[in-house]
Amino acid sequence: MPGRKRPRQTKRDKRRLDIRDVAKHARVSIATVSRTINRVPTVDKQLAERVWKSIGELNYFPNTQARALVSGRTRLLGLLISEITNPFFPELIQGFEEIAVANGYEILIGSTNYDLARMSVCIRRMLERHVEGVAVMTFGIEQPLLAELSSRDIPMVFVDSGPPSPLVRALIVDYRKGIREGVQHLAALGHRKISFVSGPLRQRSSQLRKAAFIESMEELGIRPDANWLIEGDHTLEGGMHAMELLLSLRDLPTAVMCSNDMTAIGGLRVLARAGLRVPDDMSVIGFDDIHLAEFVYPPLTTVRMSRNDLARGAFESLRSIAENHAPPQQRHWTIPTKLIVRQSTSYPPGSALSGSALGKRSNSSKSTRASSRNKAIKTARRKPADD
Amino acid sequence: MPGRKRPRQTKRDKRRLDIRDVAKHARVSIATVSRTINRVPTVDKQLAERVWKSIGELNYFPNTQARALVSGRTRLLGLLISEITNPFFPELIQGFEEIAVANGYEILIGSTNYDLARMSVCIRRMLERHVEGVAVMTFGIEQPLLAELSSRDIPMVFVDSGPPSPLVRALIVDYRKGIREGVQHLAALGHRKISFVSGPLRQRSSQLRKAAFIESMEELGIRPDANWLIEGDHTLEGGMHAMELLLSLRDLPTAVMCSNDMTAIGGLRVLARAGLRVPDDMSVIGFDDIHLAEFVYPPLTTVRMSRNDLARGAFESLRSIAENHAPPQQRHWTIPTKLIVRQSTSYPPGSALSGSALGKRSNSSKSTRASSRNKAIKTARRKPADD
DNA sequence: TTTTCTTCGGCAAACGTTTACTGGAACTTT
DNA sequence: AAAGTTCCAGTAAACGTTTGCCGAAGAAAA
Repeated sequence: MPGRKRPRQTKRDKRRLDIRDVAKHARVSIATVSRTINRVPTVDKQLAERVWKSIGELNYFPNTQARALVSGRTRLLGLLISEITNPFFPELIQGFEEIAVANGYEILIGSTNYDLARMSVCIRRMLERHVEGVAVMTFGIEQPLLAELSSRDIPMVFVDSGPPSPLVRALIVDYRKGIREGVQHLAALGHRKISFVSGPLRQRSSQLRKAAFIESMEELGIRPDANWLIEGDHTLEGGMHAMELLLSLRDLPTAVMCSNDMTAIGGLRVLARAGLRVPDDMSVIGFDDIHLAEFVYPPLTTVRMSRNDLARGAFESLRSIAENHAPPQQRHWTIPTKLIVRQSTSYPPGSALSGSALGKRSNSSKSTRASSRNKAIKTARRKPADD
Repeated sequence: MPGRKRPRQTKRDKRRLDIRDVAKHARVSIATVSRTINRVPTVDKQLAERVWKSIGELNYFPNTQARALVSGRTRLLGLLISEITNPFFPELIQGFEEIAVANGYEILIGSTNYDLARMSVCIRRMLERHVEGVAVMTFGIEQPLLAELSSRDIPMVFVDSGPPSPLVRALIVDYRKGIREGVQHLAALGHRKISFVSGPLRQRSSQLRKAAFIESMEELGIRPDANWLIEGDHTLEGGMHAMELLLSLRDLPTAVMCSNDMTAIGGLRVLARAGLRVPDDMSVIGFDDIHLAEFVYPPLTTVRMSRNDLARGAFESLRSIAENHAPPQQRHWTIPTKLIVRQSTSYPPGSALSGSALGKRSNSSKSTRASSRNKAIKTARRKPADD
């Protein structure tokens, strides 16, 4: 059987640059090249230098798939978000990408669009590509996840939810602090009639924000009117609907706090359309401090939750599990929040201070705050959606 | 030398599910399993069925790295964008991700942030992961790209720029049509004093948009005032600056056309802050039709360039090269544009029609359009940045 | 000098697929 | 019936790395 061993003809004539080419060029074995690249400390200084030089001259870089195949490390991280169209997420992605790339990782993004089927596709994609960990930034723990990923021992990090497994970490956002600051800021300005537009309440994070609001109010001895507690959906449209609902009420609040900035911005639009001025007629506070918040009119007072903190926390958690850095590591990572005061908040209309305070800002109308407000509200009610 | 052949001890005791496991379970060879999975038509119906059944029962899926390593096909596509923070891009990403995933591809996103060093890092990342093609949606052909990617025979697709190589395709956006519609819309309303805020002129796409504007104007016999041709940078802040600049002019235009929506939205903010009403005092048109455009106040009249068309065009181009579908394929892919009229455009102030037309929309002020406009402009000039 | 450690480069075995060949069985053709 | 053909499942050679093991060379100990 001599014909057997005939080397099988290779299909590609134009081979890519190979670790063997580098080895030949540097006059060492491929093992040494590999060890040099991976910075194994036992390689001789001189040899290493020669190898690096060859690598540079040949402009070689290792094949990621081959590497991953044998080492079992793909250096791939999954990032699961709810919708990339919501400005909050691109900012998060940016931060995550930056830190991941700086550490030699690549990221795989999956948008679930709040849809379980899509989510399951995302999980599958990540499983197939053998991610080393998944950051679930979807603000709601969906169960199928845990099953599929956990069963394959994939590290995960969630927002707002505890670690039921040693391979899971949690990012704990300190909603309380920021929201409390917001409520106290409003109270200090004289507001007592404060509304809260929450996110979708099936999300744990929405519940927590709402709870923090109610708690902060009660701390001040204010019991928020149930009519002023509205469930939104964290979208612009949702914010618009919520504000329309609010404006249709007989008894209006003087300030609205929103569970995220998009909601607040939607509210701002409806207020503008209805002829109500912010903050003269109504104060508005958002949450997140997305980039846009600074550029709406008026610039939005909001609670900042840093996307970079979130990104860094997620990355470090994942890495610490994947690379086995300190196994009994802290299982939580706290994300601070902080009130950023801009110009969407001021004294409530009709307050003793409001006239003078507001006077500085706008002086084109001679009617009093209160009367102009009432007039605008009446107008808004008469034609709620004229455009 | 008998000790030689002792099977080397494998490091992982808990192996992942393997093609061999499936083969054993289905009582066929691994080759048959592989062929079944890849839908090679020569496998026997019965066997194939048995294999699929085993795959299902075991919940097996192939290892992407191993696959890529031997087949040379990573099923990875690079998507190069300028900044993920600009709402235009997430919408593009969404479309691209959707179509790519539907076709079994994965995408690698790289944001250049208009920075050449970052761009080069992105290219490197894509090279290392062996993408099968790169969609360069950065709206400006940067040279280092062509060098590195072309030299490695990576297919590419650009926006607005011809194919210098058989591995490059171009997405040709029909700026002319949409912009012409915009200009004619304004002209029909009676505007003659129209400003254009362009994007950064080092980008070819910005130049094309501007050229289309000028051409459309000249077609109507209007020669735009050089003072009204402003170079922006396609950001919100840039739009604000541009509008401030415009408002500081002695002779103001009655309408502003912007090279993208973010610029227009920035302009809207400045106008609102200055007390000028849109469209009563000034008409504004954007470009892109990003999601947000519909939700600003007033809803923005804009030229739609579909992100989905762009995404689909980019993907199909790349795939046709990578998979060698029809080598002498069309080298271009045309993206249509179309004017979407919303409420940021109306008759110019002071026009015979403007009073009655505007009356429908707002009736709180009794002064004429023209006088209120002048007053507001004076105010805006006096304190250009009071907040 | 001889023996025992150390060090550190090289050899070659994985890693989990794809796919060029091979060869047996079932058909066709002569 | 013999000789081709065709069809298709199986065998094993890549793919480009990492890394366990081995052994040569030098250092240290005896």
